[in-house]
Amino acid sequence: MMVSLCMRVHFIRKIRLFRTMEGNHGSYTDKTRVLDIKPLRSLKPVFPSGNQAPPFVCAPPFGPFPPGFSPFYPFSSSQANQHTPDLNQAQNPPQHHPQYTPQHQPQYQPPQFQPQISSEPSLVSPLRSFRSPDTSNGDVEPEASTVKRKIPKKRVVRPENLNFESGISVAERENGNRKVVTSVLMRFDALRRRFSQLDDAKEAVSGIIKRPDLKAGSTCMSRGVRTNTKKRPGIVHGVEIGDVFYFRFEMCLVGLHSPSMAGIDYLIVKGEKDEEPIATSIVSSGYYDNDEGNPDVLVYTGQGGGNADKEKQTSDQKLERGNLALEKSLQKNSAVRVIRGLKEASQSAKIYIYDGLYEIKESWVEKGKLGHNTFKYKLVRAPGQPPAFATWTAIQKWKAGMPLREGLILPDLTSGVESIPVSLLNDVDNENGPAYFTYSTTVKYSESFKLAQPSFGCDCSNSCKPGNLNCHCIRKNGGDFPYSSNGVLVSRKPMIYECSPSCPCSACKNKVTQMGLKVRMEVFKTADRGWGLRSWDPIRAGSFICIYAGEAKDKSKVHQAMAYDDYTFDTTRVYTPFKWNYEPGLADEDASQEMPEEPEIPLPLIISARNFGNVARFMNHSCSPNVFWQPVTYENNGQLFLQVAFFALSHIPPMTELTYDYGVSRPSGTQNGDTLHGIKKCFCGSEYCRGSFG
DNA sequence: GTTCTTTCAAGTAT
DNA sequence: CATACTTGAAAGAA
Repeated sequence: MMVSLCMRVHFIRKIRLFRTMEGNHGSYTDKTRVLDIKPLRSLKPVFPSGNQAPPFVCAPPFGPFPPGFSPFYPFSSSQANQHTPDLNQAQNPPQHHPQYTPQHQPQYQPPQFQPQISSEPSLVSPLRSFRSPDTSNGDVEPEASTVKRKIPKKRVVRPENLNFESGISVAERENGNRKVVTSVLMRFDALRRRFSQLDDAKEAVSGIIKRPDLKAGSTCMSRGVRTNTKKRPGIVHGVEIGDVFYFRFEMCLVGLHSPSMAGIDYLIVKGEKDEEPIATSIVSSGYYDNDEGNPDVLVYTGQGGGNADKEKQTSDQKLERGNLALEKSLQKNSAVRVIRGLKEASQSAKIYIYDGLYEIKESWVEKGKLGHNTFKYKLVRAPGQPPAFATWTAIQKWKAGMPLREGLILPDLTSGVESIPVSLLNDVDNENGPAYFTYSTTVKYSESFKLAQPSFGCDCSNSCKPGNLNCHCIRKNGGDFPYSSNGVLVSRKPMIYECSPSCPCSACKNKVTQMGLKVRMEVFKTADRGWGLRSWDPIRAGSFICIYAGEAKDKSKVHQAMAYDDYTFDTTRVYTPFKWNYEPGLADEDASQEMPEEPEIPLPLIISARNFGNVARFMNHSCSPNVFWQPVTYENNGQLFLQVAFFALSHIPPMTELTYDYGVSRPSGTQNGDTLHGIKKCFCGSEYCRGSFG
């Protein structure tokens, strides 16, 4: 079932890198009582334009894949899946000190560099056509019918999908674990992003995708991409307190809360004579249920009465269904899972945080706004659970600037260079801050980094439209628009081509990594790994986090000793391959069509952030990371910028440390078959820790 | 660019 | 095996 990813077309590009634009002109004020961090004042041009440079080269695809690596990770069956990330280490303390296991080490074929012949990727592969699964019933819809085509409830299994296997065993489907939960969530979101991309491109003419989340969710349901189907009160295996969700369907698929719409989930318990419902979980909408002040208390409103919106209630609620189940849970002292729905004022997206188990303390009936009876239930959080919703409420207060946090060293270590502040905090020991460096948001290219031949942007007016194959920038991306309308990366690719500052499309959605930070982050002192980076905001899978700023060099032109230090990003390291994109078989696309993902860098690039850098220099390594890097280029005034951009691998809860795979250096003289060891001992604490990195 | 309003969905219990 | 129950998410309007 392994399909070689090597069957890809090699595109040869000329890439020309040029100096960064003039940096931000921040002024250094004496905010720093203990730390001497200066904003970047200016970045001088490093080399002039118009240099003749040697013809440029291009990396062929990575591969072949090492033995033991499943190219369908994390979509493969769990047996073949040795590297499933543990994506929530904050909730998951290290169980043991990890041992290095050489069989996990990929045998790596280094990229070969070839001279280049053409100036642009010549491809324009047509958009993969989407076909609705319900078109095979043979019925011809009248053309002038009510426009909308309904998707029938019964799926018609298409021949090419008959052999699709979810890779999840019957036992794992009934009772999950962290690995399966993670895999299900990633597969769902990859599929949802793809449907969303097709929808954006208006490609789904034959089957309108109104709700990519529902479409992806029902596909996963029907194909067995789900877990914890055995309903039970209490903990759900593999779901951890603090986990964040962006869609109701995500909670259905992992068995945290099965109703796709209703707020109360319950289970019928069969006694000797009677049957009684008990509640298993509730989703608080966050609109009516907030108990001001105490995040451990929730007053929840029952269901029914005509309309969930209490302003439009038409009748009394009855003690049945969910309301009855909550009442029975109160009588039996049965704990209920609580998922807090949150709507941030600044962002329109609603999110859900799993806040653990609550006990129902009392229930009563009160009149709603229109005089109808409504049930109320007071729930109190069970003690001894790690904070989740409480963390979120604390962050809202920090954002309002009210309580001064213990250990806060600087409110903004960038001194205004970033558009959002990045705080610096140490509540672990007495260290006053990281060693001196200059905060810079840009990459500056060294003298050795000369590239020939101009590249061209697009000529779209105002904004580039997904699906517009006349747009040169979209064509460079193979015909697909790389980002959703909300800025989320759809697929991991060997290279992403963004529109540039000099493209005429001013409000273009194809400019993401050049727009600076979007999530509120902080640099903090870790217990055992120096300084680290984490986010106040929850981060949705595929969201842009930051680029790796610093001084870029061509590794082949610098001394080996200079290439390695604590603040170096090196694209030539050996990185554990992984799969992040959707499975074509699930998306009703040709399952044999492989999508290359592993980075293709046109030269051995290293970026040093020792003297100049941004928040990325503080991100630590993990063998089970929650962030991945992705090469991005964009053109400006005939030159091409090459950058390393970081995106969220999965949904990341607030205050969870951000980590990526540092890879392992290949010392000179090693052969492809040699076992590679990193030069640093790893303390990531992951179950799948390789023991070393760097 | 934001915020309110309207629309139309899916799984599960019954 | 239909059908009722539940409310979110996104598109469109203001």
